[in-house]
Amino acid sequence: MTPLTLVPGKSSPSPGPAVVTKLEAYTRLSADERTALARVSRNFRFVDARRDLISEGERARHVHLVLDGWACRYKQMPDGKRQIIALFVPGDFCDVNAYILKAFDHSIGAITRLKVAMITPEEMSALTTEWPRIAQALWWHELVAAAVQREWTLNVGQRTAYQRLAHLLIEIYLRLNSVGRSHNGRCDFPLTQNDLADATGLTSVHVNRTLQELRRDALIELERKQLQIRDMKRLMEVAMFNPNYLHLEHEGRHLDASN
Amino acid sequence: MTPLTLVPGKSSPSPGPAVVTKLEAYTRLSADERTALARVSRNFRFVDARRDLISEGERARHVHLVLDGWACRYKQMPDGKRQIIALFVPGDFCDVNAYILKAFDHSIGAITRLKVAMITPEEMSALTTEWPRIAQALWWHELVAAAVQREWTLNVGQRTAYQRLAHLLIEIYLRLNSVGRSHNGRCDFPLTQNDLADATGLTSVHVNRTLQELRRDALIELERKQLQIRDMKRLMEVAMFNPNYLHLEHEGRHLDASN
DNA sequence: CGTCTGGTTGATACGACTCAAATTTGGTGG
DNA sequence: CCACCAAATTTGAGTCGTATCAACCAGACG
Repeated sequence: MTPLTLVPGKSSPSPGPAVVTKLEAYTRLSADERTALARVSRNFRFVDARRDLISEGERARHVHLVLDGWACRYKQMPDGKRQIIALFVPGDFCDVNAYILKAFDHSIGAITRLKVAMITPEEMSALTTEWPRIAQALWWHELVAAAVQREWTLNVGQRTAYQRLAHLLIEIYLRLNSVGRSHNGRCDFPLTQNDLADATGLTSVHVNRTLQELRRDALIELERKQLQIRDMKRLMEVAMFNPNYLHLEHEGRHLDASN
Repeated sequence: MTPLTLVPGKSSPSPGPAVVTKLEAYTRLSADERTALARVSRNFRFVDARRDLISEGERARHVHLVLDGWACRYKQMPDGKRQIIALFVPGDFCDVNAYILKAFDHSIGAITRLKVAMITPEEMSALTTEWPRIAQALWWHELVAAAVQREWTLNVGQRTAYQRLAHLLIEIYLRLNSVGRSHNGRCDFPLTQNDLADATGLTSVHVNRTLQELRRDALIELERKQLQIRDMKRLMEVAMFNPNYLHLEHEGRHLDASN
């Protein structure tokens, strides 16, 4: 019944939409609440891989919720350098409140073909006023997203290439685990080495060589868009990975919905 | 009457508390709203320079609002490496909603002697329900803080040492400008070269040499905790600084409070 | 006057980048 | 099902930016 464990041998069930599984890492939801989440997910669209969902300068008209596929937030510099700022996997909201700002200061792009729910601000505020526990869970979601962002700053600022990649792989594995999309140390991994480079502030050449090191050290396997973590304990040690920042140990986690 | 301009020759007035000036970059506040902000700022404390305001692992019991002095958010790794994740200057809130999470995943430390308001969650929610425009402005504040965090990830991930420092100096100058604390390209700058190193992911030795380059190129002066930007235009060019992410051009900026 | 913190300098080492090319993989259409 | 093409991965050689280590210096402070 535990939705997440750090041990790769165990894994979470995947009993429904990723959002539900994800928010239930924070608080148990009632059937009505699950239905409400499903309802706002009915209006969705597909985005082809490598296409932008939102581009810098646009104004957000909807809250996006990733139903399937991976996306990333990125910023591009005038000289063409690109930094992937964040990754979105199923169950992630892209900017619950971004529509407040006049113009996006970055872009959101699809990594794989993407299925995203388009939720209007009105639906969003109806959802949160009607279901306070969902509102609370969305708060938690946003705060965790901010914490992940901070950890990324630390990652590119202080860790070596080897540690950076190790850290990123672990984070992704655990986040997928919390939406029931990783099992036994294994998960989908659609990022190219170029994407990894842009996410870690390295070059793709160096990512390539560093991944080979991680493989040589029997820490991971990574091929055909599939990641297998072979030794999570040691991988966490070398990455100096501290799962605190994912805030998966909330006290409300095991509470049942009261209605 | 414009609260901010990118031209170093101009500067904003500083008509009262930094928070008010800051939030008025987003929306004009009424006298009552200003009073409300002043009221929640009455309960403050001082923190000595170089001491922690909150340490990793603690639970936040208050929202902190910097009234005077500088602080930083930082994370430390087991090997002693430190990354400064964010800077707080007067008018900045530290984590409007952090009390939702069980434990802080980072620390907040004073850079200078610090005067911070301690606002209880209850005061906070009273403030926002009673004054919706303040609630809106706090939203904007949080979204801008998130945008700054993203820009920092880009900064350490993609820019050279020279660009990183240039970018950071500009950001600080502009943020101080929006609370009326910089004028004619000049502002306080209490960070040591060590702090700069931790904020940019460089070593203090390299920061030292790179600052010398920036001085040699007649872009800045920096001594005795005072920064003087000598050529903002050129500095922005070399840093590839795009002020978008500070979201200072909100349409509501020039609106008068309607009550 | 000594001590301490922060800033500066020099010499050397290394992690990561650059450029260029080869190889493999995956998708597409004939 | 195979041929083809583009995208992604891999390899090698050489370079550069930044780190490291170790002094030394200047000003602030008790």
